[in-house]
Amino acid sequence: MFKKQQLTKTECSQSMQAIKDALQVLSGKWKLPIILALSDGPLRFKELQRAVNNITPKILSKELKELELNEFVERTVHATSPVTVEYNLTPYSGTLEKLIAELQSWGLQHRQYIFSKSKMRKAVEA
Amino acid sequence: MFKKQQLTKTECSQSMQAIKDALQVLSGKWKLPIILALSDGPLRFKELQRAVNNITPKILSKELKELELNEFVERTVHATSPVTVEYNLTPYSGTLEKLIAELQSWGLQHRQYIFSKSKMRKAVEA
DNA sequence: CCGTATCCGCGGTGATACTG
DNA sequence: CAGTATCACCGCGGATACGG
Repeated sequence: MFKKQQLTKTECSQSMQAIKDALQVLSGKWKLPIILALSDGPLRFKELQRAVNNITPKILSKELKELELNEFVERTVHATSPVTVEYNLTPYSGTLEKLIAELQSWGLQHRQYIFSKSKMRKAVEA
Repeated sequence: MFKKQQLTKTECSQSMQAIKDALQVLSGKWKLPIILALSDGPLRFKELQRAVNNITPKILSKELKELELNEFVERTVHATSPVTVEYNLTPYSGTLEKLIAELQSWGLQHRQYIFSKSKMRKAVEA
């Protein structure tokens, strides 16, 4: 269905691994909202907290670390007193654009598809 | 960064919803492996269990129900004795192809990107 | 202000046993 | 064979409080 040519076990598991990598990067409640919040410009920790539905600092911290590891977000410390920390998107985060667009358009059409199906069913029942 | 034009709150949350829909459909340990297993042809319940790393029947059942709801998988009962049940992919599941391809290629390039970064860091440390 | 530490409840997953 | 029921566990995520 998806691949007409036969794949070796190794090729297949590599492909699965790549897909899992990609999903892991975006899945979870918070990563996309954080990225979106930062897409309008850099924010400080507390500002991010407020921007993203009052996420708990523990979780925000964890999410930001993951986003840093994946090089989507850059953390810069300003030696003011008290210290302030700014988070901003890296240029590399732009590589997500196509993927996100694809997710968005598929999700949209899928919602409409499922919706129209359930309407049909209701019409038949009536 | 991602959208140059300003979006209204409603448009934005609709877009987020679509993305979440798409992610939910594919996220989790099992959905992709199941779809992949079925992509070579229909399988029965027990065969699927074996094909997908000995997934527990409870979980497999739950996952299959979700995949049915989303119309990726079709369930057909054969009135043999004892009954046998076949699961197979629907044509609609083909709409995932582009999305999966995108996930796969992005995941691959990302892994290479992160890997090359960590090599660079090691080289600098040495 | 920027986080970390501690505690805790809940959901999801797995093991096992069981019914039709 | 196909699927469900029961139980137990673990880890995520939230609330709250605290340290640098």
